[in-house]
Amino acid sequence: MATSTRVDSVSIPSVSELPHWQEVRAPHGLGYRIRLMAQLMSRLFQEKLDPYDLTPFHWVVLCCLWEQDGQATSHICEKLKQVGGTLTGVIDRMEERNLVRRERDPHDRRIWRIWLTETGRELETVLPPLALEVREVAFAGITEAEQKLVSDVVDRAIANLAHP
Amino acid sequence: MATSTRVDSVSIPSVSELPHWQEVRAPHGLGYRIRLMAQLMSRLFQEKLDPYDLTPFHWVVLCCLWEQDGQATSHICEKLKQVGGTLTGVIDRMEERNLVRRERDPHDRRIWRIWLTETGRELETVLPPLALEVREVAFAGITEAEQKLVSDVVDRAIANLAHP
DNA sequence: CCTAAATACTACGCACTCTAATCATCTCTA
DNA sequence: TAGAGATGATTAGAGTGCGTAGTATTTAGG
Repeated sequence: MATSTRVDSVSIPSVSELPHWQEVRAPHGLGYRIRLMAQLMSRLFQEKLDPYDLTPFHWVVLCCLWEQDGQATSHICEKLKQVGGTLTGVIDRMEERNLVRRERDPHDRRIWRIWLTETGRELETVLPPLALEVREVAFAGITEAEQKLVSDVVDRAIANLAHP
Repeated sequence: MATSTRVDSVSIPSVSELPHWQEVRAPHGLGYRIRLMAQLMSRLFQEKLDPYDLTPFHWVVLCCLWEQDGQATSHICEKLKQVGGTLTGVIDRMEERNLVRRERDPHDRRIWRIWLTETGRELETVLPPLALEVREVAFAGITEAEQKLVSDVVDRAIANLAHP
């Protein structure tokens, strides 16, 4: 512990004393591997969505709207922690595919509310099982206790990163 | 456990009996949250890389080359589990920034080998501490035992997804 | 040898992602 | 009640990321 530095209440070890599993360099670093895991899940999910001409992002927006229809664009951004500019393009393409439609809020004309079409609503019976399939592949052989702990750690990490 | 289905050796519960923490729908689903965690880490890392006009992907390729210089494009793809077409563009931009240069393999002229420039090599003393900073923010307050378990689960998930 | 298949990479089109700049609308205050 | 500032959303431009198709180059089979 000769070369540690103490900042606030967090002990930061020097790189040389990090054990192997927490080396920061890609592709061994945990950061890269978490990113890769998410990427591989996306690839698999995309395969399952291909027949419907949808993308994983469309799924995510649909989930928001199934929970509550007619949300403002900014509400969806907030819920998903996505950047506004990104959503504009995604919703454009969802509108082209007739999954949603935009409508101005009558009380505040700055706000555009996003509403499900019949097509968009009907997908609620089709898509969740596909998402579950991806989950089952990814977490095969991983116990519920382990999944619970990962879920917990992920939530804390997101909170750490939300306002660093 | 009335509505479970048994397929091979994996028990697949129906959606209705899933506990809250493993609901599949975004943004509550673990899949989305893992993706979000990776995304937030990337955003923070990008901020730290801005002064150097680099991106997280450049970091990743540099890590590969620091480990072994002069690798074939396909070796880098394999190590990073990335798609070939993606690497072409990234390496183009790295070449423009004078981080690497391409050279044909004299024994097999189909192969392009990627070599670090002096600039690319010198960044090895600068960038790893930045990556470590991101890690420290993300995993603040998370014990080493918890990190070890997450690392472990992530590896198993990647293996599950590699050839599904 | 000489052609067919395999290999390494590039080109292109579409989709996502980010930042910064812009536009429209609303709100608050002098 | 004008005008300044805040807010909601879009646009523009660069950089991933993926699949498909295409170009060299090498290897293998006859």
